[in-house]
Amino acid sequence: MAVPLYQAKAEFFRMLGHPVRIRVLELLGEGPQPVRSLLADIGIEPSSLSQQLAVLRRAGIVTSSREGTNVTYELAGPDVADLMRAARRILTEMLTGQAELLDELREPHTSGAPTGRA
Amino acid sequence: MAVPLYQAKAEFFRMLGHPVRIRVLELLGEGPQPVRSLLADIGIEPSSLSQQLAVLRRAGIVTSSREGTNVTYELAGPDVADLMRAARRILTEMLTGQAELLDELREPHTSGAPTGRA
DNA sequence: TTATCAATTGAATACTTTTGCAATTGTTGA
DNA sequence: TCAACAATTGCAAAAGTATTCAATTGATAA
Repeated sequence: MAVPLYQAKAEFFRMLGHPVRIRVLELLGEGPQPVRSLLADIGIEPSSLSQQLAVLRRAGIVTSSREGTNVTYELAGPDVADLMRAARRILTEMLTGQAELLDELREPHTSGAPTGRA
Repeated sequence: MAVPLYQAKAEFFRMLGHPVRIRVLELLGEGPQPVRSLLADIGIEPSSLSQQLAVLRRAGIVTSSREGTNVTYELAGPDVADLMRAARRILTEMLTGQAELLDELREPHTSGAPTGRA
């Protein structure tokens, strides 16, 4: 019955692996947001957004609350923002690494002289 | 042509979202490992492991090098370990939160008195 | 060269996730 | 109560991923 930890981790990352879900988490990083405004920022079908919000809710990293006819979402905990920061750091480094590699491929015979577009 | 950042992030997380890939990254966190030993630790078909290693290689978070007839993998950078740590922290907290919620659901009328299996 | 072993690739099948439409729920104001 | 609006759910079609087996590559040693 116990889920192995590596499987829980995989599910957690998979849950993050969707552009709309990333955007939602980043918007919620700035504070609680009504669905209406997520919808305006992201610009997809309401039902698609709801589906993705449901994924985040089921995973427990966001919570929602109804105020009259609107629903507001917020991050369930502060660690989510940490994770996004860690991911950004890695991505930045990886993309930088790739850019350097590309430069090397473009100029295979340079050896230290800056090209002006480092 | 430029990939939006939120999409790059989503792809990155999706790339992490597989139990075998998580296990590989954790094993590589302890240092470089030959395929042979990953295979022994994880216990799946060689071709399945190769497929997952290929995903990690394409993403650029591991590198491989051949020594004679064996291939050794290692993490491409130290930040990957950071990310895994951040993820572990969140997961731990989330699982703890769920356990507490479960306790509350089990004993809906308690209000502070410990049950003995907190 | 050929046999052998480690690792990888290709390709078909099975599986899971995403998407978009229609139908539904919940809430407010007329 | 009924109309109107926000958000959600159900579901079928489409898109994307994983798994497996057979075929292939690369390296070594007989």
